Amino acid sequence: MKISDFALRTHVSTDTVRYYEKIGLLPPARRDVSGHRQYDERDLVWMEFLGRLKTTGMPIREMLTYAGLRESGAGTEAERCEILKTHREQVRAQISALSESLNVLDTKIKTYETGLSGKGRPHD
Amino acid sequence: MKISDFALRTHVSTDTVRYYEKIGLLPPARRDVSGHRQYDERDLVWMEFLGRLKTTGMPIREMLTYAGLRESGAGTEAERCEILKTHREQVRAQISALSESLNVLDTKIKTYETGLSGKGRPHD
DNA sequence: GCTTGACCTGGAGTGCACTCCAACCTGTAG
DNA sequence: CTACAGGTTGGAGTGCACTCCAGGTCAAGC
Repeated sequence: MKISDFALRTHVSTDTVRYYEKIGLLPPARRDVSGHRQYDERDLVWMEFLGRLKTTGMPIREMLTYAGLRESGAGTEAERCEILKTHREQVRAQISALSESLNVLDTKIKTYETGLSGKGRPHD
Repeated sequence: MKISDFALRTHVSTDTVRYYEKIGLLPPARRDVSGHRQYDERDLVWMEFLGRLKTTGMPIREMLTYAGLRESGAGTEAERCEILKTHREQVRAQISALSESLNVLDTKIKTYETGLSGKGRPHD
């Protein structure tokens, strides 16, 4: 598949795909006869996983470490697993922090709603 | 309280406090005789709430809208409440997206662990 | 044969949220 | 009286993750 299809399917721009290749998040793409990048299922899976790491807040710097280990192939599994386990803890922490903030928001919204219909005192 | 105490208590730098004032997230601080900024409980509460909005992913641009309404005082409660309600939905969406990614991570970690002790095939 | 559209490259520019800096002022301790 | 630890200002610089652009190549359709 060509870069535009790949970009479309992974919900990023073609610029981002090339950027990821440039910095080493994506391995150098195979090229067709005219030098255009070619992508397959495996690339798609990898890119989608990078998307996961990104939406869960992993900085590119760390994704690069993981990507580097992947490039190195077999023998790096334990290290990769460690990275994921550490990251998983951070995701868990994020979720609980967000849940706590959600409660605060709920409370504040309730204050507003009570204040709006009833006669609350001014607040923020 | 002075800016350094205020910064310490709200877990930001003094530079950030001045920056927030400059852009309008914090109202212009009262000053003591020698021109130093003075903060009180109310400032603390507001700053902490800004921290909530920030950690839940609200961009400064939108916090500014909210801060502006707060400055305008009474009569803007309905609007402020709307902003919070919209934001609350985004926080909920974030939490569920993170939870989904957490599952993916769990699965992947399990794959690694099985592959490590047993004899799985290579993967990412 | 020519236009069109999608791709290519290297490099410059953007937006966000700070962060740092030089140069200055001021109240207090030794 | 002086050193020093804090504060003040305006403005420049940083790191991140893209995003855009000019100038070029190439295959397909009219």
